[in-house]
Amino acid sequence: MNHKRLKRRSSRESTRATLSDVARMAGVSAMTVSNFVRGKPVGLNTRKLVAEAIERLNYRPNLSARGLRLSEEYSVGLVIADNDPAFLNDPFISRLVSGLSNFLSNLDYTLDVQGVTPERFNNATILTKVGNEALCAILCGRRSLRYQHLETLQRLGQPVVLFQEIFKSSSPNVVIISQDDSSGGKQLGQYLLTKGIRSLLFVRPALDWCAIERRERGLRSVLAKASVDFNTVIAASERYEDVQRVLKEHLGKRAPDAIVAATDSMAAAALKACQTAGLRVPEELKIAGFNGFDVWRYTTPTLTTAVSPAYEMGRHAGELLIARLRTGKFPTRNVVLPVRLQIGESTG
Amino acid sequence: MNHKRLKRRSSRESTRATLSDVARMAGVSAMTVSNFVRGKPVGLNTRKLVAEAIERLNYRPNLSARGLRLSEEYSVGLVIADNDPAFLNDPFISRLVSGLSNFLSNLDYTLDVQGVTPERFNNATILTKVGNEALCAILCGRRSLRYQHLETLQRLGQPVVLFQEIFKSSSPNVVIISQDDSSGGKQLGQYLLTKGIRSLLFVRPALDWCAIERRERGLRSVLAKASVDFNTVIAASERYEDVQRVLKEHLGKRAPDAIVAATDSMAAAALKACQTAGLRVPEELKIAGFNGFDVWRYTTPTLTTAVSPAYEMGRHAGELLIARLRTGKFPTRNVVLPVRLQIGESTG
DNA sequence: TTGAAAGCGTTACCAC
DNA sequence: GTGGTAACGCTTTCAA
Repeated sequence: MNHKRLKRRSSRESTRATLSDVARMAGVSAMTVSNFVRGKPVGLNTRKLVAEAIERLNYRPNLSARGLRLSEEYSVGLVIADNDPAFLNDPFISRLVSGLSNFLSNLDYTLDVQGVTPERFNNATILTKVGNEALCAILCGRRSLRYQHLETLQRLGQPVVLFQEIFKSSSPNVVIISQDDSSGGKQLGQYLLTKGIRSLLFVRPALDWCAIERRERGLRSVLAKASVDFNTVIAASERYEDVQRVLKEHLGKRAPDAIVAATDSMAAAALKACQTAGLRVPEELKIAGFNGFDVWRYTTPTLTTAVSPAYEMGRHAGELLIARLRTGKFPTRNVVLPVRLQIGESTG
Repeated sequence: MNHKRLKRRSSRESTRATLSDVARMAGVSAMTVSNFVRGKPVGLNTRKLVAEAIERLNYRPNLSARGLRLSEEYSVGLVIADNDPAFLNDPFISRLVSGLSNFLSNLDYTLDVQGVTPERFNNATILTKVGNEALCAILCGRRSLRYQHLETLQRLGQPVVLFQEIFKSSSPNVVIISQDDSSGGKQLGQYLLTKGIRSLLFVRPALDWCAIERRERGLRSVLAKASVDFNTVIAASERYEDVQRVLKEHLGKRAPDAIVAATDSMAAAALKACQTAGLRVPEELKIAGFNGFDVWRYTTPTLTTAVSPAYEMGRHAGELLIARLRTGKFPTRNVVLPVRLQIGESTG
């Protein structure tokens, strides 16, 4: 008896009321309290007694106990493998997480976020222990590493949604949600053709990232058919300074009719580089980017961009996972969401 | 026997190996497996047998069971009360969450995110059930509602960190972390005085948000002493169009020497409004904002801004919570982190 | 409508 | 080093 109390106090949590504490105080059985808490029918008198006891003891059900009993966690895990400690600053990721978290919150599911460096991916608690009913993963980093991660995820034997991944999954447990970057590239290319460009410079980061390759391929495919002169230049990173450095060198030669950057923030950097070099945008040179998050709106002129459905991707992941949990299988295999062209001032 | 198996299969999860499954396969007791898993000393032979069984059965420890047994969850909850479903898009919030999540991930803690509308705050699972050892909360919305939320949080009897809140907490369980917005306003004011301004327009959203009041008060206090003409104009919201609308009306009269906006994105909108009105920035009019997240860098000219330590605030919250969990009490009461002035081109 | 018992997967606490 | 036992808080099952 006393023993019990002592044990509980030894934990870090201050002692918490349990179902039986409430039952004892209300003078009913634990089951009655449990029924009350879960909205099952309970006698009118008992009802009042129990409600009062709960209030007085400040009782809240213990999710671990319930989860253990039911093998249901009402929680989805999200692992983000990224070298940047501030991974959520990436607007793609933050929108995606918003969409996911929102959808799950509405269904009273919780989202469990864990960021991890690609190297330590396999040791992430969220993967080595079981605490979620399903998982989502955003993998950044080198292709070979990502492939290992995918295999790790497949072995888990849990429903998993992956984002923006190039690999096909061979497991019925794994679904991949992507955006149609290739179409984004094509739309941008077709639009620029209507502006009569004859040469184009594509600026991309060194990074091994499949979305960017798809953007470039889509763009190139359209422009090649029209025999537009297509060149690619690689910046050390997505960072402002790196883009400006590489462009400064390049603009010294002969300026192209248009610059398309792999992301809007790179496009913004390119824009400044051009303006600094005395090139008028869009009159002498058109500029466009990808993503459509926020940057486009703050530049002068505003940017033309292929808008990413990041928020929708997160939301969609939530839908798929919940459907999978409820019905036992994913309603679809891989999903590709559309990208939309948004015209700004930077392409005249 | 069979009965057991059937029960397990009836749950949504596909059947998962447990400690005793591993024990049985390895021909040892459950305790030995448990010891192995947790890195306690285990005989060399046994070690191999157990490792193999774990691999073969794809065993992963169940967090609910461990949590129940130990009353430790290794998980911190974060509730965000916000009307915007895409709450994480707010760069202040996303940075804060990055900092928090990162710190926790390094200690193998998980972060449990739940967004909720202010009206439904009290019903958020994360508050009504116990599944985390500690909580963080970001409260948006009307002051009276926020005050209720604070009371809810205090009643929880769990360690709680709140951000950017105006109320003082009377509970030893609750710590509030803020940024020194008032100082940010003063720094900006002092700097602008060195530029010789004689009149200033402060642009703020209608929103009832304490940070903004502190910014305004800090700014005003410095400028009042120097008898600078100080006016405030209120935009319907933080949104681009709302800021531009309200400024267009105002600039029609007599333009001030400087405009300071409550946030950088509002400052960016103000900047465009001024440029559209034919005012040269910074020559005829200086502009500055608050936050320093990303916007400042994309505008032309770049913005002078008071930089928010949002990432640090999240990190700090993690530190305080972990200290609290380990030592039983918070090492400090309320915390105010410094804001730093960053000079851009918009103030000449 | 209410209650008693059993068990979910794990670990602390002894014994051996 | 190893293993048996009991308990964490809850809900399903079955009986009253």
